[in-house]
Amino acid sequence: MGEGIQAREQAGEQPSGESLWESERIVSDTIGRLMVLWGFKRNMGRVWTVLYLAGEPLTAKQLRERLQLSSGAVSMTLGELGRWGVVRKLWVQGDRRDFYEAEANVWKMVSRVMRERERAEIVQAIEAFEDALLALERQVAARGREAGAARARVQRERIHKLIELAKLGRTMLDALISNARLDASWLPRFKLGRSR
Amino acid sequence: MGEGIQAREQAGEQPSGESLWESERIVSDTIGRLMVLWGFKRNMGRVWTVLYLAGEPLTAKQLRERLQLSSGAVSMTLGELGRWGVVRKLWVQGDRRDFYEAEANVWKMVSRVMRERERAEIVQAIEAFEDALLALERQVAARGREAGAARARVQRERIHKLIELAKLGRTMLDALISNARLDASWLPRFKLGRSR
DNA sequence: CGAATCGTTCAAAAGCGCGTGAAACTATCT
DNA sequence: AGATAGTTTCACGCGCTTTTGAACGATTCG
Repeated sequence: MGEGIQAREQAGEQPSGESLWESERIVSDTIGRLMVLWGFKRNMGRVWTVLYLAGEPLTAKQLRERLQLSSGAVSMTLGELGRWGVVRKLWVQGDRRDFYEAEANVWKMVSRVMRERERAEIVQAIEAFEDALLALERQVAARGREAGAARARVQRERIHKLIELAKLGRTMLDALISNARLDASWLPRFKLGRSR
Repeated sequence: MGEGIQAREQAGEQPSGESLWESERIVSDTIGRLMVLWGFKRNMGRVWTVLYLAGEPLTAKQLRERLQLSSGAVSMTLGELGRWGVVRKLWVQGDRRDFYEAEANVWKMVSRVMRERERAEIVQAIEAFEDALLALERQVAARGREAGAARARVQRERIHKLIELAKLGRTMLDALISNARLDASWLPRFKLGRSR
């Protein structure tokens, strides 16, 4: 086998991973930007995109070469993407290498991330706001009834507004997420729903 | 309510800005967290929140004291918030100090930011994806027709999917934004739309 | 007009997240 | 088992962002 490898190298075999096409570079950079905007790491977007556009499973080495990343970066990025459930590791019998493939259903992917990230954060915020209301009443009780009556009144009112808004956000997210399976079917309904 | 400035100064130079209440601290920290998640700076969220909960215009000095920030930080943060249109500077005749007040309509604020930030980014992404499609055809033409035929086919298909999704996102944002004025009225409709 | 107060700017410093690369670890092949 | 290829982990350092604080500018009042 060892000679076999030599033979391949002699035969001018590419180092296994071709470089990125221009089109791949554009898309992966763009999605990398979006990921940063959304508070993720740029390389998560880039790696996912390359896998997505490849259409077939790739090895870590191929990703390393195509994206010019260190082995460590590739491994950690793939680990994170795996934890988010947007990249799967394929184990192939009789091959030392692991292969990775992207979740192909993009909308499913987005909705999963929304559920696990945005929703958790919003729920947490609602709880915090309600804690703040409690703290407010405690404060009013502790100080004289006069002390900051006006200030307290404004706060009560506005914190309630914030809670309302957060709950609206939660409701919207839930609607998006639960519609994730219907996929395209509700898209036209959404469009029709708009007023012109 | 209008207890004299004199009284305060006699009482041992209360440095004009009381400290934050516990309730204010909780809410401003929470919103600061959310802002970071959304890709903004923590202090933007904290400053806006303190102004919002104050219900009345505050001076830069008061913000500095309540949030323990340097003068520079307050100035720059207020500048940014102003550019986003979520904080107004009030100029009072016969007072050296500037006062600042928060946009009180939270939903209006959110939708404005979405329009200027998220939407711009999505539009830009759509353009980039379309550029990528062009680059893809150029590449196919340049290389032989055989070369990476399969790879090209997958890319075409998937980049189209991305464009579709991005356009869906844009449509949804537009719907949200244009409904911003109706405010509460469409909220129930949204809730009813959900399946249980 | 000059003193006093407040706001803004900007260069330097601090803080922090990210990628790196080598070492440890695991799995496959001879 | 030993050798080799592949992967993961982690301490370190680099670069970017944020914060600071002092100098400068602006506005009001005596």
